[in-house]
Amino acid sequence: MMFGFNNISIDKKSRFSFPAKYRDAFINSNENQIVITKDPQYPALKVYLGSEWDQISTKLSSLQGLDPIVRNLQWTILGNASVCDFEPKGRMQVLISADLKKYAQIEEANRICLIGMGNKFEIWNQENWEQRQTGGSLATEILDIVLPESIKDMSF
Amino acid sequence: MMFGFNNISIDKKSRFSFPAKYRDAFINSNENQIVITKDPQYPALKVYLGSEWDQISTKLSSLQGLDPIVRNLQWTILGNASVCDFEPKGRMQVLISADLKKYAQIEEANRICLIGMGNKFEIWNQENWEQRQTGGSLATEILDIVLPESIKDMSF
DNA sequence: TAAAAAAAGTGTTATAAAGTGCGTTAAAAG
DNA sequence: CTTTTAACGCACTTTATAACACTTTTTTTA
Repeated sequence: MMFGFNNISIDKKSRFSFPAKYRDAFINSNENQIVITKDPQYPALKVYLGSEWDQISTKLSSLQGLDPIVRNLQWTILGNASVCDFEPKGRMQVLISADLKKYAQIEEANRICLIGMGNKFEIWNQENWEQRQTGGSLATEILDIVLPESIKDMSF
Repeated sequence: MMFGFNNISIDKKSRFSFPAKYRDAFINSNENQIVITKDPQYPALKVYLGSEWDQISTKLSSLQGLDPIVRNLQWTILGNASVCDFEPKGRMQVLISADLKKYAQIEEANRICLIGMGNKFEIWNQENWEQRQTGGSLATEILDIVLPESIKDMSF
């Protein structure tokens, strides 16, 4: 499990490296892939470990796509996923694509917020994150979704 | 179980050590990790024993993150958790990150209040704690949250 | 179409900052 | 007075990041 807030640098080539404190967790669960995709509600990115991603993506792609909410989630989460090879014993560096950077509004930034949420991470533009923490609202928020039964027990 | 009020020092590198009176409790429950995170309501920190944290974090991360209130709690509690290795037979020292110090308004302080609450501790800025005891109210308080069913039975 | 140039991606190294460990001193408790 | 605990200071280790060099891919242009 990976927790906690990290303000880290992102270099000119759009790479960041995971803080060293997470190395053991990655090694223990034998990860060799990292998946980055869009957050379906906020201008932020989700970062999944390969093993976790396999479960989520399998479940999500099997759902009935005729439901518009499901279909939207499939588009957002599956359709934007970027799979990176990952070496937990190495530098733990990962590249973020231009598309994803744009979505999370970190195109110009040389620092990002990497938030450990247990079984996944989130990546935020620093300002957006701070606003969110202090209760401010963001334009792209989706509120009052009525969730279909099929995804009520899923956590992305 | 750990109880009571302690005014303790925090060194230049932002470490504090637990008072010796708690040593037996830590040894008995075989703790080797301590987790510090933000209190969701007050400018204070929560300090959990590793075993306690495992339960809370597992439950909380499994909840439906599409619910904005749940998501906020996940951000606050999971997203700010700092996990420290901990040696109950040693110096029982723990580091507080700059972020967490800021949140609890103990950036400049060289003393903090560590309050034993049974299965967890709280860390407070001394002045805030005193105000709270004498009934004064603090600016950052969050009142009147309507909790979703899924978290009504959880205690943080 | 091939060569050249530019861009994108990968890897290495050096250095400053942050974190850790431990011995010493000071204070409190028995 | 002795023993335990808390606080401080220093030295060592690890980590983060910027700068640089090299490789691969894509684009341009002759």
